[in-house]
Amino acid sequence: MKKKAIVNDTPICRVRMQAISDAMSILSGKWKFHILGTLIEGSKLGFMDLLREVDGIGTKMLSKELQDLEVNQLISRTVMNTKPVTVKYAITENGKSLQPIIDELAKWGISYRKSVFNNKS
Amino acid sequence: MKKKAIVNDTPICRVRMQAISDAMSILSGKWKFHILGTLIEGSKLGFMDLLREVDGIGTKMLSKELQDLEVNQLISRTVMNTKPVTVKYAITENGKSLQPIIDELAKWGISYRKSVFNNKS
DNA sequence: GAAAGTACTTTCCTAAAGGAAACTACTAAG
DNA sequence: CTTAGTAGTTTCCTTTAGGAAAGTACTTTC
Repeated sequence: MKKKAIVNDTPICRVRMQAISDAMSILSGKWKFHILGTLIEGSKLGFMDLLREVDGIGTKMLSKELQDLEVNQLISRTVMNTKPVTVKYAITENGKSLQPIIDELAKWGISYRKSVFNNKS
Repeated sequence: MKKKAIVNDTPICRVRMQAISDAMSILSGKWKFHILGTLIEGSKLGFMDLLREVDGIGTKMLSKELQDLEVNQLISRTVMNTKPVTVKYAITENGKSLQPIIDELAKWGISYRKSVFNNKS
């Protein structure tokens, strides 16, 4: 008689696990939270603005991540009718719904850093 | 005169960005949240238990991820004094502090899936 | 008409993540 | 003495992530 999964073998757990996988696949990578966080703080930023705000990112990654976020409707991209064409990126309502996750993540990161500092110095 | 970052150039933002990077580096990867979630639900599980509970994971990844999580004090590893040696993994207090993040992530993933379903079908 | 700015894309490359399968080592049951 | 179970490690491989640099295209300023 082989053993099978018990703890995670309930419909509720399966839905939760699926949901976490979904969220992770959309939010994975080095830059997504930084871009989203920046757009939540200061909405309506151009490509070059974001390049300056998101410390360390390059054009290729910024371009790619913005496309991913737009496809998933977390940000919007608006081409402005200006003489040198400008583009404005802004957070969407869907994107704003990530605020609690970003806040929890930042809160946890700060307290984790403190606990490491307390134990090691 | 070159433009510089404005939105993210406050001490508070820098600390938040750093905190998010810290959290991400500890929690990145395909399996960490699944393992932590499983250990929060059913504490004290063996290696083979986790292999069965965490759907799709292989021995190499499970072994590696457990080591990472132990180094960061999010889980504990206890070798039991039994005849065929067994090992029990359990969540630590530090690990339990991730519950809000996991809950928010699951909540967001569920509502995101619903919104996709509503718009596309 | 050269420089500089906006907004990207493309190419080329390296490093990290992840998976399958085999292997180690030990014990207990039949 | 063979099978099965616990607890991994090691090797080999493919895929994905990420970065640097150059190129495209168009416009305004000097």
